[in-house]
Amino acid sequence: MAGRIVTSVEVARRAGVSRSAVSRCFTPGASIAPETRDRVMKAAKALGYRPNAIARSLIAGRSRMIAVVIGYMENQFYPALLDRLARDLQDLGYRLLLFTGAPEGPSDALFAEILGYRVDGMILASTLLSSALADECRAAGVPVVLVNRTTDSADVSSVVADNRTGARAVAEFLLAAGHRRFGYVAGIASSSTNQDRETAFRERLAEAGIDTLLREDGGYTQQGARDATLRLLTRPDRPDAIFCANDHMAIAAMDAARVELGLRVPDDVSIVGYDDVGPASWPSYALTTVEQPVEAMVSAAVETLMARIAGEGAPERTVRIPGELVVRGSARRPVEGVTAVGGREIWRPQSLPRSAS
Amino acid sequence: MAGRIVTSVEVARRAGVSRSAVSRCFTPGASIAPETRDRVMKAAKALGYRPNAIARSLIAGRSRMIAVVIGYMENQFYPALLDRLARDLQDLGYRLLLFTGAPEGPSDALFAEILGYRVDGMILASTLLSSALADECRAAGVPVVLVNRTTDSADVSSVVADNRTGARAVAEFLLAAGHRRFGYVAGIASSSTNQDRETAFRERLAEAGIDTLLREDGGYTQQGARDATLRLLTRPDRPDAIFCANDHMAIAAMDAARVELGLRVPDDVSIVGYDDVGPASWPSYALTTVEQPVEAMVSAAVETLMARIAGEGAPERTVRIPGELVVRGSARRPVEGVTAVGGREIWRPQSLPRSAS
DNA sequence: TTGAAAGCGCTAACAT
DNA sequence: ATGTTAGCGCTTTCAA
Repeated sequence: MAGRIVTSVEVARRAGVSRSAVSRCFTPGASIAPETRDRVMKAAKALGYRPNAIARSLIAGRSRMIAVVIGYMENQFYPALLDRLARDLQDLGYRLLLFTGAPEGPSDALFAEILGYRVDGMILASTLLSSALADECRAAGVPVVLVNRTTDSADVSSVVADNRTGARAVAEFLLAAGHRRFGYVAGIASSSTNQDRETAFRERLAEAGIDTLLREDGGYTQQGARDATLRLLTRPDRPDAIFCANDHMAIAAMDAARVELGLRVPDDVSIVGYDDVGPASWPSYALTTVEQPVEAMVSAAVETLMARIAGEGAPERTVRIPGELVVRGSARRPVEGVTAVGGREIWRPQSLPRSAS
Repeated sequence: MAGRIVTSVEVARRAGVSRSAVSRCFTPGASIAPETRDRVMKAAKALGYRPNAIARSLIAGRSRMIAVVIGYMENQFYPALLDRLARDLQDLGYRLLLFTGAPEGPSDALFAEILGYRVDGMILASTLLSSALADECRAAGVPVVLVNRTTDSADVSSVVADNRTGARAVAEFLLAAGHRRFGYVAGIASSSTNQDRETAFRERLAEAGIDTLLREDGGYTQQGARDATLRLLTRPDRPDAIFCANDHMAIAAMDAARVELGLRVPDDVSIVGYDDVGPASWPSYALTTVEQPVEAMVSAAVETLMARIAGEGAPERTVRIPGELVVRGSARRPVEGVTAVGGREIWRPQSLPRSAS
């Protein structure tokens, strides 16, 4: 007799009360006599009764479930994000319904399913959201927050790193170290994150009078980044500094340069990434990178989502989280501007002498 | 007017049919006239109607949700596992409810929540399951499958790698390469995975007449592994081969040896891991390791779970998935026994000359 | 404080 | 093929 579902009626019968009384025992703040409560709880325990969350959801009209869609997991940033998300949501009494979609975003079928579950909200990480789907969410009254992506049509909330500022800092850092020939290993070109990082990097270089940026597509994959790096570094005019759109690719770039090409990093070529994922700090890579603070991003995402769940009034907004440029060993260090803060070394752009540009 | 919930009555009214007719349109295999169906579907689309999965679950008595509890995400093996799990479950029409618990297993409160959602099944990865909780699951009729852990009380299904065979292979491999002084960096001692790997490794060594195994606790964390490795390698009688309970720790061990101690790997010390996670194949590590085939493990886990969901008859079982010893550069190579298979080199224990032991 | 009654949105007999 | 009726397990007015 596995799976006998114990209902509140059975508990009620056993405790000699009504179903309502049982219900009240499991409703925080309901008025129930302590003595009745004891009897009910005892009966519940004996029977192994738990209120059915499904039935509860049906009445409440909200499921206390949040759908989370993640594009891909290989890049360590996403598991880290997911981990914090799960914890934060758990702490707030929400359940996390996980979907793995393609980076292009959830398919229509997937989307229909998600909406069918009447989730209270939706978090999309590393995926695009077509405006058609965004509209459907709005119509269904399901708040959405994008993480690590923005949309142009600014009517959907999102939380991103301050990618432009970060990428500019990388440019300044590299310039200050004396680099003049630059390469960029791009992520998926249509992603806002790549666009922001690439554009800002290029802009800052241009401000310094450097208009040539060798660009190769890495597509956010390690294989792609390896190939891109190889193409970059076997050119006659090979760059002496490469900025990769994220750490995941920067690691592959380092391996391509060091192991496949026999180059020394940073002596022959400086490599800088973005995100500061776990492996970036592994001594064998010691990647210089811009951090993308997972905790802060998750907090902001959850906060934004909760605000929109709670009230109709909460407006859509884009939150930009700043991150430090963490200096390690994969890029040549400028003479000045690197300071030790809290056990790690960071680069403060403002301390860069004007003359550097 | 965000969030207006569109019910089947409204669709019915608009299409001029009954609620049942609407329901039948969304029930595969129900008998409905094509013409009616069209009218209903049109109305549904116009109103933005989707059947409420919650209500459906309430009737069906099953939620088509599977709870997945993962102990920690830092170790790349778990994100990889989760990713496949999400896909496989999605393909079968199940939703994945994610919980992040401590390695000691889900807390009672968490457990109550999970059960409250009337999940159809439960997958626990890298967590322990107390027999009390196992009993609750049985009582509630919720099938459970452990992944990457087993319990002694063999009344709960589990899927694990063939850890004993794998660990024996590591011992033979290292012996064949001429090693005689061994170290072991342990995971959490109480985990079945660590126990199996450690015991089998030690046993095989003993069979070769080697009774000394230097052991340090790494606790499955990189910090722990680093410290353990440092202790191991700064002893006067330091080992010339170290087996780490998993890749996650082996990577930290390599860094400790090479970067902190200036040792050469594998010239000064061989390091072998377990799992074959992504970073193991990164050229900077090129970790020799035993694979723990994620796909196969997930398939087995899902299959086992589905069997138990489908029928009462399906027995609890423990599935052991074999994995190859993948030879890369972090350990000295034996003269014989390494063969290239499908783009990688693997070690076949059976080709080890008897004399080696 | 407690119980009776109504109903959340849907599907599954049972009629027709 | 379609509509009617009942009810999944629970919470929540409303009375008492």
